[in-house]
Amino acid sequence: MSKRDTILEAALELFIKQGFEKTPTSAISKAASVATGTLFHHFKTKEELISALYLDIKLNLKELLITSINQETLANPQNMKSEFIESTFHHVWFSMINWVLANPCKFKFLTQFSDSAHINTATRERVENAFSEWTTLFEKGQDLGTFSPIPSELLVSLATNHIFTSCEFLLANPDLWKNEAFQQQLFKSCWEQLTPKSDTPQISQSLKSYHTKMHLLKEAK
Amino acid sequence: MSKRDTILEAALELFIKQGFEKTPTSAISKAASVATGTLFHHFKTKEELISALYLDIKLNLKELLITSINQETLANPQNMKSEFIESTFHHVWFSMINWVLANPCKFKFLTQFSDSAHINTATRERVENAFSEWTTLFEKGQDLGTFSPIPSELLVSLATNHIFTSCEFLLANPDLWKNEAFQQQLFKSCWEQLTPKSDTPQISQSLKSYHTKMHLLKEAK
DNA sequence: ACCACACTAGACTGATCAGTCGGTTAAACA
DNA sequence: TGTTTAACCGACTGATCAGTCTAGTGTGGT
Repeated sequence: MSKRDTILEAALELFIKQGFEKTPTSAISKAASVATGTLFHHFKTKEELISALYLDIKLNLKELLITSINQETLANPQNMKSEFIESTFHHVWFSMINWVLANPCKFKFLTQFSDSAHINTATRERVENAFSEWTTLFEKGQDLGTFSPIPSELLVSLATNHIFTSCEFLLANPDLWKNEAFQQQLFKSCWEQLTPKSDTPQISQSLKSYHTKMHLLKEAK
Repeated sequence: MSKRDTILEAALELFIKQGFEKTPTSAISKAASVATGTLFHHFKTKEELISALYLDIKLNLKELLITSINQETLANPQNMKSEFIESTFHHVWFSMINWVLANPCKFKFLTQFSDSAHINTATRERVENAFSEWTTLFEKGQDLGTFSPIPSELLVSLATNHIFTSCEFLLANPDLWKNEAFQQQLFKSCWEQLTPKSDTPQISQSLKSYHTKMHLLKEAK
């Protein structure tokens, strides 16, 4: 393994354990059995290091998704017909969770540092572009009426977040992933939030009762 | 307003703008028009300051939830019957989103620092205890068969996360919140992920097709 | 054999910043 | 009024650390 990769690997471990600021570059180079000079030869600044790490991990994940989507598309050339959206989505959902379970450190890094101010904008843009296929999948699904007609950006966030929340739980309870009934329930939960239902009368009912109550409360004042 | 509160307020603004590490205590005291000594008089360390801020915000949010749940319970003494779970949950859901829209800084703080290693364990525990009613609501809902029988911890995370994800989006698109149809759709999306459906044949179908494909891919190797 | 160059090394430095310290002011209470 | 105690002040310090600098080393090309 190249020294560059050794440094990245050491940084990943230390960052998720102690945080970015509490990890001196000296500790990283030490953990990677490398001199400070070497670290700064490969990465101009500490922030460039964390950006590189973020990029690496995100592209790794992206490649997995693309492979996953393409495999599915390949197997179903008539792709993007409504009935295949679900199967594709399920495939990606499954791959993503397995990736997290196989790469817990990378996942923890993403949860801790995705929002970090240390990652530069250029890197963020490259990552955003890399994930265009992910967004496209949802937009296609909306065109076909499979997914709710809410803004696609929100739809993507909801899906991604559901998966990440599930992963966080599964990392603490890995055995449950082996339980097929649970797995199916978890997917159903994710799927249901994205797809519109025939009118559920309870909702408008609860809304009505809620509004009446608000009204009463206001008058009470 | 007490100096303590002035300091907390200044810290909140600076932390979400520049991050914890990039905000020197000197900048906080300056923004609060207070001397360094004063800051360290009220908070022994910088970490104690961020913990106090976290506690303040969480308890603020908790109080809102409790009020919200209690109001509903009060209005419906026969509470905790299945049909009122939804109405209570909707009430809380609505209050929480309105709280975020009214307190964007506090919300941003939570998204950025909830996972921070700087917040001490004692504070975390106090917060966890404070939110027991929130958890109870879901457990009651499960007992009544309204919510999916997945681990309640996961159920709570999924609900909370859906709300937070929605808020992140709404902060960027506040106008949509005025659209009642959208509001209803958003709630439906949140609700559906928590409640079990009668068997949806597509899911087992997609699972089957997925497994067959996996099998074929394995054989192909 | 010799050069060129990418890589490695680790001691050093200049800047930054959390937290201290010695002291003043204000409030509370007797 | 005198006394105690909490709140407040801001210059200062000791430690830490990102990034530099100078000095190699190994490898591949000619």
